[in-house]
Amino acid sequence: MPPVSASREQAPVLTIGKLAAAGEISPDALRYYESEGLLAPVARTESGYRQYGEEALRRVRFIKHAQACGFTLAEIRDLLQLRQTDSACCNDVRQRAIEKRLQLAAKIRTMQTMSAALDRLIAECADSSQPVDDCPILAALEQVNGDNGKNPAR
Amino acid sequence: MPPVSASREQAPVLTIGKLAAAGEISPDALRYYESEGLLAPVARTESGYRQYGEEALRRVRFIKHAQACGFTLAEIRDLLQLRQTDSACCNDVRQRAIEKRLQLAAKIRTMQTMSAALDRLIAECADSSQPVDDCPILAALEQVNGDNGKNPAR
DNA sequence: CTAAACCTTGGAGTAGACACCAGAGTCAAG
DNA sequence: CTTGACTCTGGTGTCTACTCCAAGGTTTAG
Repeated sequence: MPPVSASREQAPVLTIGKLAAAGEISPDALRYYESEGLLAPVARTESGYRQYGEEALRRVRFIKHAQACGFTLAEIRDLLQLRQTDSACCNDVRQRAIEKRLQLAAKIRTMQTMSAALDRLIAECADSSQPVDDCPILAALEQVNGDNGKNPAR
Repeated sequence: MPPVSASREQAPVLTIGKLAAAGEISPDALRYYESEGLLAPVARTESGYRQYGEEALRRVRFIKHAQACGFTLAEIRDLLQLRQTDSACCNDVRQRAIEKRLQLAAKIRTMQTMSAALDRLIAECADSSQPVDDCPILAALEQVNGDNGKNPAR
């Protein structure tokens, strides 16, 4: 083992610009995260400059990855708070993930339904260069139902 | 044929409230559509009340159905303007629909990717009641990559 | 005639995640 | 010392599709 964790090791201190560059994010975004309670600097210089430690970079990665999984910042804050809650267990985190997956599935289904509706409209008007007055797509969109002509209501 | 379209037939005139009820939408929403150029009343009474004709109801349905297909109000306004453009043909409408379908497909893919990432995280932490300190999900979210442990980078 | 129900305009507020700006102070290099 | 790069705060703007509100005028039912 290399010499480690002797409290003499001075951890690198990052200004907001450095952290931003390292995390591939804007300083504005970091300040925003702070205002939202997701990431606070360890300290401030006398003149008020934010000072971040190395764990801040891990935090930034955490946020970005969680966002990429579809979590909102508010939800991510909850996840982070979970971590400092002694009574919380890994299962709590897992539940959040499972619920988010369900939400994603619901949105995906909605959009697939939209896409299918478009499919029908597009098929209905197979490449005609009729004037728009006769466009079956526009006509179908005016119908009372999702009824697009296949159902003559007879 | 019943007696029809003799210009004596006085078309029903709708107040905003009636149209809203018929279209299952709020009066506020109708005013908003007007401000966005999607639906204007045919006239106003002396006292300024909006008056809608029957075609307004078709217009409302159009808007709702197009929304259900994923179009934004701005895009719907474009579709409606297309209808009064003489040079426009049905193909122009069809192109809009096809492009929208592509956009939907892209979003769906994105969300499926998110969902897959969650799948991996959830699988990784198969129902453990460990304290959060050891939660593999939280740990994985801090990693540099989408690398969640399967790739020891060794 | 009156009260309830309706309508008008204008403006503010919502969610989500920042970007951008001004004006001022601070720090590092030459 | 000076210049340029960096940082600070506080505030505004963006996008979408509305909702809600207030203060007032209008219409309609009883």
